[in-house]
Amino acid sequence: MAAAKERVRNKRGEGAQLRDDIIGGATRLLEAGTEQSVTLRAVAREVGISAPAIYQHFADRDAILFAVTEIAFAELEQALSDTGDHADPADRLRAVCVAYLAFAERWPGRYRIMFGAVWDASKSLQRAPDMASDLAELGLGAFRVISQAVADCIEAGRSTGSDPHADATALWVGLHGLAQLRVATPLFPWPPHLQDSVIARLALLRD
Amino acid sequence: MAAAKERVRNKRGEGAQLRDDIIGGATRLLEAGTEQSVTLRAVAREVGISAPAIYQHFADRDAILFAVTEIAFAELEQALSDTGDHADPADRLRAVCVAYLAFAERWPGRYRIMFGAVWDASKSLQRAPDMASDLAELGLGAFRVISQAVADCIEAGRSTGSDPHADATALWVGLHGLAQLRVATPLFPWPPHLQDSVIARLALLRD
DNA sequence: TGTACATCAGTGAACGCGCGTTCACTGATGTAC
DNA sequence: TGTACATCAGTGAACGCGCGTTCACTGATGTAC
Repeated sequence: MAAAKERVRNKRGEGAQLRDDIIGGATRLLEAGTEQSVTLRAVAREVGISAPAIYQHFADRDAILFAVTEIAFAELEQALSDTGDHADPADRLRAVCVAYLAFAERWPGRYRIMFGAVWDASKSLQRAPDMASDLAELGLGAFRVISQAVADCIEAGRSTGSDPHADATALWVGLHGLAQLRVATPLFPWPPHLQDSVIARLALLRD
Repeated sequence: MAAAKERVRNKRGEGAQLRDDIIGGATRLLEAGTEQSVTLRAVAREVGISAPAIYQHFADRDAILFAVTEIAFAELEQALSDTGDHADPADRLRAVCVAYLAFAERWPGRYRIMFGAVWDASKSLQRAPDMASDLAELGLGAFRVISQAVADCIEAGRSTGSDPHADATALWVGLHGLAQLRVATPLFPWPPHLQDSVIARLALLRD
């Protein structure tokens, strides 16, 4: 908890900087605890400002969490894209999957809020339709990276699949299961190489 | 919200009945809202008693949620077991998987707390080791039903797998992904027959 | 059979706490003249 | 160049609320004699 005790007031015209600090503080609290730890007042304490100062940048507490989720989705998409060059499309696909799982393992708080907030999508859809569909849009960005990698495998004959969208969806489902269950149930006797076989089976990789 | 307005005091010796009522009320609140909706006072209101009366049966609020989770795991195991007779072990396995997904879809609140509470297992392990390992034990009960169905498929030659535990784990991972993501992201363009192909691929079913 | 009494199954009032949010304000700083 | 002033980037105090939990209690009911 690196709470900035000696915060200096932003200069004139640089007030927007605080917005990023708030998102950063909220994200730190989220990773250190749970979604419930991210109260408006706790964020203010973490950032080193008074609680009302937050209202200059966010309409309410939910808006902070929404911004955190938005950025987390962008980070995931970036992580999936930054997986280097691979001659074999199957290697590339595996690298994307590894990056996905690594993101979920390194940032469980972010990952959980990304797919947990949307979990209540049926309720969110009634309350804040724009917010819910924005999140869906963000998720699609990350999904497209997986989808493209799957399509490349099929085209190169490295996968026996024929429907890239369906195969990518199946793979995503498996990745999500792996990502969440491994963190959730550490006491379970996980078999070795689980991740490789789940990926290979769902993406219909040869060999 | 069917709050019992006219609750009659239990007779002498039947005080334990209230324990079940409390668990039932908590479960109703959980399904109607989220884990956060299940406050000690809300449960008391739902059941039609005063808040302190709960302390006769539960040490604190967490103990209520633990009991709810315990029962939900038992219900899931029961649902997986009650899937009728099937001549073909592959049909039996598919029926078990369908029952798993149906449970998650019909009772999202329960499902979420079962695998969400344990999500923080690393934190729970420090705070309440007994509780965490009890939950892991309960989860194993349901898992064994899947595992046995997979083993039967392999033995009957309906699956090309060779490691029942590893295959059952892979399948469970896929089921969890399906269960959670479909509820979480209704806006996603889900391909048809996704469930069948995820099951067939992970369990290595022939045909 | 009648009655005193222990016990059971709760209740009602109160506590301190942290929360989200509102309101009126303050002091530094850049800008217009 | 000096100075009045508008604006920016916040602060401090206060509000009402629901929460978990504690405490002393109450009234019905079964039981012992």
